[in-house]
Amino acid sequence: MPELPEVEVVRQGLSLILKDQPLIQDIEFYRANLRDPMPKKQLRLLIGSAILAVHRRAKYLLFETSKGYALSHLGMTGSWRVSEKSSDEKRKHDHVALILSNGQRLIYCDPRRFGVLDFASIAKKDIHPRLQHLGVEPLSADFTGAQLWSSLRKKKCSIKAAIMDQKVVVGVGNIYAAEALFGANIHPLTRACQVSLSRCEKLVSAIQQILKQAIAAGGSSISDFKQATGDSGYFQAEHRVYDRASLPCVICATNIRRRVIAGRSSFWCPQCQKK
DNA sequence: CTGAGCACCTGAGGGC
DNA sequence: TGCCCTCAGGTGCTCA
Repeated sequence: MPELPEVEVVRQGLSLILKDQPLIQDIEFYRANLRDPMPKKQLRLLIGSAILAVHRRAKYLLFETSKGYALSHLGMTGSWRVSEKSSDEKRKHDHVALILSNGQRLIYCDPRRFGVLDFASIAKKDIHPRLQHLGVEPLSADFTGAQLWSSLRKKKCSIKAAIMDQKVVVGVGNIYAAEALFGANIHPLTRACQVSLSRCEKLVSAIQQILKQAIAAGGSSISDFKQATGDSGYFQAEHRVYDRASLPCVICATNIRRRVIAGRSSFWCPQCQKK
């Protein structure tokens, strides 16, 4: 489900819902672990404090309180939803609920359990093990063609694997990597170190454009993605290559190709995208 | 060090 | 209807 646009849309929805800064009255755990064990003791330190803001770093959400952060990653199928008092039933894959002082419950559901719920102290947020090796934010001023080009100098992997590498640039996953490479007319199998500075500039623009458009459209709702508000996203209708194998390219009508690259399904137009 | 491959887990959808 | 197979938005491990 979640690449940067989907996580950002969830963050925006949660921010709106939590704008009155409710207190965390209690935390209920319905199981001990997701991908990793949840640090229940540390997370319980947050009980009694208010949720001051919801931040995003890469594909992580950070619930800020005066006593520390709850750090959440949605994996492939994670979702946060807000339920009013007893208005909806517990679902099969609900794993954690934050009980809030305004009567709402903030519930984390994740069928595949690839997600993460962790704790970060105020002081150590930026050096938390899950955050400290992350690369540049793609929508920040630090992400430029020259910066990307420089970080690819020694990379012999494909450009698609490189832009999905969270140490190079964060937030770009399988869908948006395919869409951005199409937008920049770059073949996904091009070696990262062979992409010229001018094509890096074009790629940075394409990544930023696709991410911004996807956020504006509420993200891509493939299978079950839902915003925190329960609404679907609409960007999947705008996909130009992702999941369009054998369909005609929207630009030149050549059939879109599919092949597994670095373990992930990859899609491109052999006419529009060149090495 | 890098990069490829696979494991982690559940559910949906297609073929028979 | 049901069984078996493949595939899915991510990440992190092992191994060469």
